[in-house]
Amino acid sequence: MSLQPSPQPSEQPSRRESPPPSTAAAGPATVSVFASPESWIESDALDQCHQVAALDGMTHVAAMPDLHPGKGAPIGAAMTSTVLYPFLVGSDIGCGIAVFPIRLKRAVPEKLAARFPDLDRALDPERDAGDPAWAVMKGDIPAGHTEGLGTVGRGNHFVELARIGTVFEPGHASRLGLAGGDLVLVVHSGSRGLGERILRAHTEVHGAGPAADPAAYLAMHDDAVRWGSLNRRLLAARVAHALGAETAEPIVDRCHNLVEIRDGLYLHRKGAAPGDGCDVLVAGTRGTPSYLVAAHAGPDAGHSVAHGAGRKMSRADALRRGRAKHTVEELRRTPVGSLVVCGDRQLLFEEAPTAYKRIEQVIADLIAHDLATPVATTIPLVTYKTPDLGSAPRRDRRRERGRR
DNA sequence: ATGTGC
Repeated sequence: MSLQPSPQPSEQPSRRESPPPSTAAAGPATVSVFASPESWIESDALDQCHQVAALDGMTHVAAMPDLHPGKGAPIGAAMTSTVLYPFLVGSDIGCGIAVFPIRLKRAVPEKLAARFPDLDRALDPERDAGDPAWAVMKGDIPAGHTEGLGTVGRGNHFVELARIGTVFEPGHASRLGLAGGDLVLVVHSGSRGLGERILRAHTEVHGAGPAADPAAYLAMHDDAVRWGSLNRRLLAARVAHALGAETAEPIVDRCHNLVEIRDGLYLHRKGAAPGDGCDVLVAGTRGTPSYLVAAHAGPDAGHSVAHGAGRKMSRADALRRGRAKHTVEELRRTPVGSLVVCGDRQLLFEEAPTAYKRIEQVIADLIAHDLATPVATTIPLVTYKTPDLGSAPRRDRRRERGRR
């Protein structure tokens, strides 16, 4: 192992010859990996890239530095083809990360953590008709899907109150209305049951095969993308109101699980954010900074950038190794001084910062390949995953015990 | 990542 610290984004030369991505031909499709040799990429994930590249109609697979194995298809990749493969987008169609400015008089993590609302409890349009979060609604609920609306979900999803840390590009940050010390809500969530239902309907008939009627799939897919974006707005509004703040429009909202038609091909993104001339929040972990970047990825990279740090360990490994390595208290109070609200101990271990790659290395790889320029970091203050047992209503605690 | 079954 090298003791040499990896290059910090701020220390990168502004214009340097970008190293070529490592590219290999796999039949007609190429696979390009946008990661430096120091970035450890699991061989299973690379195998998945080559399996995808070998599918009928594939033209190119671009692997991001946060690449890791997924269910059938790799996570952290942009994949182009002449046919549409729903499984390459996966079940959480419309999943993405949004950043909302928020103003609070004081930001004491201990006090604010206790005020987060229960985001496992859905907003019911009738029962909760008076909830101020509905103010973000413009038009109808996509697909009329009200189930799970306003809930964050599980896995790597979260709602985080964070503070702008290092500002690398003050002019760019300023255009976004951001300066060092400002507070933001970072929301990572998707389309909950809706996307899952859409993929399942396809899979039941066609398995991992292409969409027989791409237009019909895309119509449902687009609903899920809109639903995911609405859900992130509702989540931000719920939290903002609970913290006594106003909601604003997101300054960034990028979906990293979707398919688009581009240059006459289907461009599938799975854990890869649109990176062509837009700003993206590349999520770190619940205990490290995240990076807001200006992305400028070209066709070789599938016009995409990484969506986060990327898992280094499977959930099973993280749970097993985490239990030996960390205490629950250590994971609830992180190295950057933030608090993690998570009443689910297993999830806490699965999502431990040590289960993820170093975000600094992922960002360094994006810079080295000229895919993105860091604008600012966000430093977590409170990350909400799922209600704390202590603060959950009594009936929820009982339900939680019944699950064991 | 999900809803569902054990």
